[in-house]
Amino acid sequence: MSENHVPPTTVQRLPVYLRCLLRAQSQRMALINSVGIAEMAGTNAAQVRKDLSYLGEYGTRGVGYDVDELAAHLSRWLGIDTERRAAIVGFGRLGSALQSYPGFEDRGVRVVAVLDADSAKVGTAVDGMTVESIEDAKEIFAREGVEIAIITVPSEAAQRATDKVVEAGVKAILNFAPASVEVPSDVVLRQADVAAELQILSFHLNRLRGARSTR
Amino acid sequence: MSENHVPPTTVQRLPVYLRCLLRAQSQRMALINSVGIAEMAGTNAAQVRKDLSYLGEYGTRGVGYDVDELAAHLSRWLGIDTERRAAIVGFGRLGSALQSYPGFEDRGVRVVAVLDADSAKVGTAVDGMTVESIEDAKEIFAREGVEIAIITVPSEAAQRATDKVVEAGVKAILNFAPASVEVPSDVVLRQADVAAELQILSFHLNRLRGARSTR
DNA sequence: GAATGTGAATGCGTTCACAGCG
DNA sequence: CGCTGTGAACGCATTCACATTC
Repeated sequence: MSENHVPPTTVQRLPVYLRCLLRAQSQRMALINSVGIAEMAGTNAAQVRKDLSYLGEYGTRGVGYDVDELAAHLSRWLGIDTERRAAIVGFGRLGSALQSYPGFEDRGVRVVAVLDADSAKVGTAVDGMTVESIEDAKEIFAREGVEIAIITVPSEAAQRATDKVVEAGVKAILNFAPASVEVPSDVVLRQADVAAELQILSFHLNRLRGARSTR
Repeated sequence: MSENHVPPTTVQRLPVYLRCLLRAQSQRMALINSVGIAEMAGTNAAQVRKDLSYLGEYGTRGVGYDVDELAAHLSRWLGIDTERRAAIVGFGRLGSALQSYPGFEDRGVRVVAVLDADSAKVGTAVDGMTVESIEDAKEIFAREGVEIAIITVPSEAAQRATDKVVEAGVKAILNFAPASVEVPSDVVLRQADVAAELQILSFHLNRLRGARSTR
């Protein structure tokens, strides 16, 4: 049943499924079933089938899923059947690492602009691109068709940078700064806090060596 | 009631709460209530109280939470009351960006080693550290007290790198490679797939411009 | 026969609303 | 009186089990 709502937890898994399918493709598999996808993705088959059923009926009963076809459908659902264009805001170490990260192009996202507030950095040439001023965000985004902003500025500057890109019309933001930023309700924001991830791991390390209570 | 299980969703929010408390500290707040934490963290007050109640009773009814005290408790729960030591595996662009990322030290995690499989990179000096061989993981981790591995190698090498660090005794892994890696059940693994995050954003961009069905 | 797609059952997480306490 | 801490209600996500389809 192809209805018009996909649960957020399902959406989070779709990129994983697509990655697995692309891998299957590279291994010259033509067909795959829910068990196969589940194994590659690290879930269970029922989950895979339920997730995919929110999108439509892309499988063949008794057979499984056509790898190419399902990959194409997922790409379309994820909106990467035509390349998405992103801009990096904040040309520090993390920003420049992401700018040249090869894993984006392969997966439907292209970094087409790099912005910074620091006039000393503006004008720097990087990998066939030039760092531009965040003040010109609106023109740059319009010119390059940017739809996603990747914020890699220091925490103190995160809200300012966010406001600028929102003002420039961007509706999707990935924020690497460890700060809670506010966005209008029509803007989608995702937080990528690496230190928080490490703290979560650290929590689990505590649990491993003998249970501890409050103390 | 300080019982012995904290739901995973709660654990994910604890680092956010801690970050908010540190911010409150820096603003010289002595007390904060659940509403205040919720606003800073971007949740609601009931959620905050419920989450904190899994850890114990750290508030004062009619008053709120002592900022310093609660921060200290959260640090302990997150296992960062004494610094956690991490190693970066894969000295590419992302690895080197993370190696010098200032946001770790402030939040209880220190990068104390950088490893790589490429013998050309081994020996490179970086920021008072030297890139070492992944073959020596065991000795290095023992010497430096490494408990967390941050994997920043290419996808193809991710499983190999993971196996090496697991063999070296690490029980917590943050994997930036966009590949599903297998770990023994006593090892905690978290996936940090930046491209997947962008794809999730892209999905939502689709939803924004007019509903689309299967097609 | 084999594997999908899906209602129904179960389990979790969030929200509500208020009792309990400083 | 105000705010925490928490059982109970609710809603969402996962799992089960099977009818359906190729």
